[in-house]
Amino acid sequence: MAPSKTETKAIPTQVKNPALVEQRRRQIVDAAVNLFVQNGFHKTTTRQIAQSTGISIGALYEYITTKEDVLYLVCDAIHAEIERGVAEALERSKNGNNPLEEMVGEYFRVCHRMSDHILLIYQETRSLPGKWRQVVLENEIRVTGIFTRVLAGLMATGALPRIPSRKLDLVAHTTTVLGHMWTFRRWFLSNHYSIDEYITFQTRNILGMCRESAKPESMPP
Amino acid sequence: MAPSKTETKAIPTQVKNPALVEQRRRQIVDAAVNLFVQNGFHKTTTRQIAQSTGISIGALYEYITTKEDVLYLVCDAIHAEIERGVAEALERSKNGNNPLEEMVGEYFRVCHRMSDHILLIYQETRSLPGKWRQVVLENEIRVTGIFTRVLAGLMATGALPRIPSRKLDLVAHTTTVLGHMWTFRRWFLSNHYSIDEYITFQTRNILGMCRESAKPESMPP
DNA sequence: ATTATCTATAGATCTATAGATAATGC
DNA sequence: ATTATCTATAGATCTATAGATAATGC
Repeated sequence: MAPSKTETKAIPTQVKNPALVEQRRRQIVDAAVNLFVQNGFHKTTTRQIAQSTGISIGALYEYITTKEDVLYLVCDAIHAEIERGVAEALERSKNGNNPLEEMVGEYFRVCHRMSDHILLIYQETRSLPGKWRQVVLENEIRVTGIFTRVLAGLMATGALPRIPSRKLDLVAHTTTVLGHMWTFRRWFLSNHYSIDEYITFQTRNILGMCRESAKPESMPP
Repeated sequence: MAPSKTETKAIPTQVKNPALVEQRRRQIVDAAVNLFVQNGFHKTTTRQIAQSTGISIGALYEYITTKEDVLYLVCDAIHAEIERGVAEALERSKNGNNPLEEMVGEYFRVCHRMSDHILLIYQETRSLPGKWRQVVLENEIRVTGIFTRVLAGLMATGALPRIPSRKLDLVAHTTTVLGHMWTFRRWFLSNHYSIDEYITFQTRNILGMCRESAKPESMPP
């Protein structure tokens, strides 16, 4: 799983070699992500994390200072991967005929692929110390911000009617959440619909939402 | 918090007097709900629950057999309260001019009022033993089913155009989730919008979604 | 010498129960 | 006698660290 730029700075370590810290933390995250997805954060022990990483419990604590540090590293790595996926989607969709539809579709596929990880963030963000919970929420806003900019770009070219910025944010947040919905309602949705059906359905809704939000009378100041 | 009909049967107890069991469990749930909301399920100890309930740890274990039992009782009580709120909303909205709008609005207000509790269910359902996780998911479907029936009723009277049942379910689930969205994106939404603004915005989207889903070509078989 | 790692364990929990005690009704 | 409750604690963890050991480079 991809590490983000900032994580190395944020969490103190006893180990001097930065390259080694990065490598070991990547190993730790890879091991921990699976354990957390399978058993949850609280039921996973630091010993399990160490064992699954292939290092001793003592060594583990050279790279982190508390168990919550591992959770933060994991959440951060997940967001980094989501952002990477969405950024790629953005590039590809730019050249298409229907940038918004393609962007939404690609984003939903990222959510589909990262289902377990997105679910983990919904479930365990609260277990983070306040300081890092903040960071996770900022990451969440950053992903939503990508949609805001896509929409703003389309409005600038006239491909989309003008939406007041207040409502634009709501459209972007709703779009983000409709992607997440596929992950936390998977227990129902995936039993009844394919991801493609779901994408078709929600893409239409999102387009409808844009049209509706562009009507000036719809929300008085 | 309101107990549901089935909970007394589901969880074994050492205590013979059913009325006492119901009373004590209500006390336990009331105490536990607040502790879980504040500190999460795993960080709350059975001792804290006992103390906050006003009974001894020994007495607590006469009414439950594992800590997870308390979580189940809590989730069940939350769903019972949500269902009560939604059922009341249903009654009131029936007599109005715009049943769907009013129903959605009332439902969103229930979500607003029960924010902490809905969030708790999102976070801790996974901590339940499989058997009870099933029950919680069935409760979730039951709430969604209320929307399905409201929509079906309106289609029957012609107040709403015909939506194929496959898509109707998606509309109902999406509506449910848009209510939940207010709770788990509260950290952003409530800082920028009032609940009324949010309701206005999403109600329009839901109506748009209904119109869109009624168009026959929108999802081939 | 310095850095990284390991083993062993201190210290602090926390769940669940056993066995004693009090309260209630025959 | 039966039912409900309490106190005290067994037993099982689990996090985090101290101190020993191995590996690396001057």
